[in-house]
Amino acid sequence: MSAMDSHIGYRIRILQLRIFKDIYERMERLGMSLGAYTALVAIRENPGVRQGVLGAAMHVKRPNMTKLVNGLEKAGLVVRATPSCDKRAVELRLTPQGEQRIAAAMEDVCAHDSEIGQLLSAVERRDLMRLLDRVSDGIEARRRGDAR
Amino acid sequence: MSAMDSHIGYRIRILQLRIFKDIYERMERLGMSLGAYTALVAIRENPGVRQGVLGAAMHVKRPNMTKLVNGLEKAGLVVRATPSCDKRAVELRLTPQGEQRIAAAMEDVCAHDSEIGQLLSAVERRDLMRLLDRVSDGIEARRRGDAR
DNA sequence: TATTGTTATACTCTATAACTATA
DNA sequence: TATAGTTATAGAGTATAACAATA
Repeated sequence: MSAMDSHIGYRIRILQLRIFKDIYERMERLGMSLGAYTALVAIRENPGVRQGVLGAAMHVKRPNMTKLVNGLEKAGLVVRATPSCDKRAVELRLTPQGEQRIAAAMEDVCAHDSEIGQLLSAVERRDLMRLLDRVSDGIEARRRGDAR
Repeated sequence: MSAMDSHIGYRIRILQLRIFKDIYERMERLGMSLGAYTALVAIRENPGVRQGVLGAAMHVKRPNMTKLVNGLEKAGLVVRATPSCDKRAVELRLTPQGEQRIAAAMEDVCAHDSEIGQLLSAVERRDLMRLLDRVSDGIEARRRGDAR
């Protein structure tokens, strides 16, 4: 394993696994998968969002999006509606129960992230965000511009 | 999604996904899963490592470790051996073919990581590693010390 | 003909329980 | 009895192809 310690990708992987282990544990207690959480947050911020648009934003394939939304609907957290302008489409909105559940979940997740944030000073936090963005953007730019 | 942008955990998740999307593409061309790669690197550095010890290090459960090693064995990359001192145990070693495959794979992965590393200056790289470690260690410490 | 979403299906990863053979 | 590994199995998450309804 030591040969991998020097890899930035590996370090980031380890950190991400640790952070998400925490988050998954919280999600479990909230009775909600990470995918469900992400979807509910997005629907809350974009009421009436099309199922396909949400799936694209989440990088979830359409058939899998159907299953995810089915679960949310059965749990009474989300309702589907067909807009009259395009009867193929499906618009997603939170139910009152969905609003309540996601508000509680977000509070929990934000508290967790604040705890992580407090491991660093404000300056360090800003530096870390900046460095992560630099790497992230660089990878994207390389992917686009590179013939490979 | 915008509500999540400020979360360190979320940023790291995004970056990790981007880096590993690259790595997975390379793995695919090398005909090797990330788990297989990690195992082969570890066996190379620790010839004769016990299957259970490797599984613990990789955070892979025993039944899943069995399947992973089965695949490596069938591919002719790894051999299992039972030490005389404990006939329950299994020691893992690379075959010559395994040595060859993992050497090529590591070269490819290291080249990729160097490319990522070159997106930052030496000082920034050191800073990023330090900050990632700080957060990583802090999370671990909190997990251990917290009654939750 | 292209699209939005659904169904059916399969493959990978992961997780647990029950089993064997040793210790 | 405890441990190392295996088997069987089940659950997520993700991928593709074929389909229905609509545009």
